[in-house]
Amino acid sequence: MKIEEAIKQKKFDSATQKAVVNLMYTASWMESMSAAALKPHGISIQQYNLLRILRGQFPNPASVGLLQERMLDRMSNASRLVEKLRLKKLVERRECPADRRQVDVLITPAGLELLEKAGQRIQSDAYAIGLNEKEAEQLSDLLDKMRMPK
Amino acid sequence: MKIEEAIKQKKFDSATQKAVVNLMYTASWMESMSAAALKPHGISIQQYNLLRILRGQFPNPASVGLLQERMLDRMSNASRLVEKLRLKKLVERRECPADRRQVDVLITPAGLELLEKAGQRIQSDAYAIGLNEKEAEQLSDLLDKMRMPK
DNA sequence: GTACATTAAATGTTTTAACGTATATTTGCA
DNA sequence: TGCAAATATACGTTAAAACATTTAATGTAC
Repeated sequence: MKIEEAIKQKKFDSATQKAVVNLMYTASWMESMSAAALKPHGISIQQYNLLRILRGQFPNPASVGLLQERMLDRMSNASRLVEKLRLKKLVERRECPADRRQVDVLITPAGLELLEKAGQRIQSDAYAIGLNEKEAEQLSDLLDKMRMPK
Repeated sequence: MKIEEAIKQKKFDSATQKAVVNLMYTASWMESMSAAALKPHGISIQQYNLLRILRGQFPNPASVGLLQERMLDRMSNASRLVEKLRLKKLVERRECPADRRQVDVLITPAGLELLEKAGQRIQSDAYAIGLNEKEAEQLSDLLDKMRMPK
């Protein structure tokens, strides 16, 4: 469905404005899809993304600061997220020997396993989007360009 | 900055996955920009969007259900948002004469004025994105397509 | 070495959102 | 008419976000 129908707005001031609205709308749509796919696994999107970052580092640990830096949505409280995951035994916390202000966060085997299962589901549900690889590449390029100052 | 640099992830499983991550990242970026532009006016993005819908209807009123339907992010509680705007005297609520379950919501002159001022700012700040009109149109088309089942 | 600034993370507080459910009104129909 | 089902909205509760502050560790200038 085109964005005009989706939000029942016939006209936009400009293509730019339409694209911005469409971006927000599509992101929100994508988020609902992902959240639904993750729900059976008992974690939120943010927690899922955080686990993915940790898997990217594995078997090295990540500091809370690194996590914060790489999260898709800038978050004030990565430390609280880590704590939630720790309570679920999906991550482990260790005092960093090199700098005791830091905390080493490491994904556990259980965390890797959950990521594996949830990943399959998310891929089949949420990422089953209507674009082929070439179009996906185009979209990504336009988004990159969009974030550059005019 | 390309998404790979932005989140310091060198490789993605597929172009599709990269596009999805890029979408979420860009939407979050856009949201920060908009929120910052709106902050001086004391309203949130959601409130801004809701006012825009009301302006679209003006001088006709809108029901809470209509607002909910058209909001960019699916929201359970449009009624609470309306109440917040009412407290700021940016909208008015009236019992709908035709159907007393409904509430007619109408933007006030103060609301229209705020929208005018905030709109200028948001346009100069947030919508100053790195795409020309043709590219914006392409982006919008890809987003529309993305939301269609494969 | 002491004083001062900086950094990493955690915590407290206030606001905002999500989710389910309740209430009131209207509608369709036996 | 009377009653079940549908609809529009509100609300209570719980969870999450935003923002500011605090604590502890480290680095640096003198």
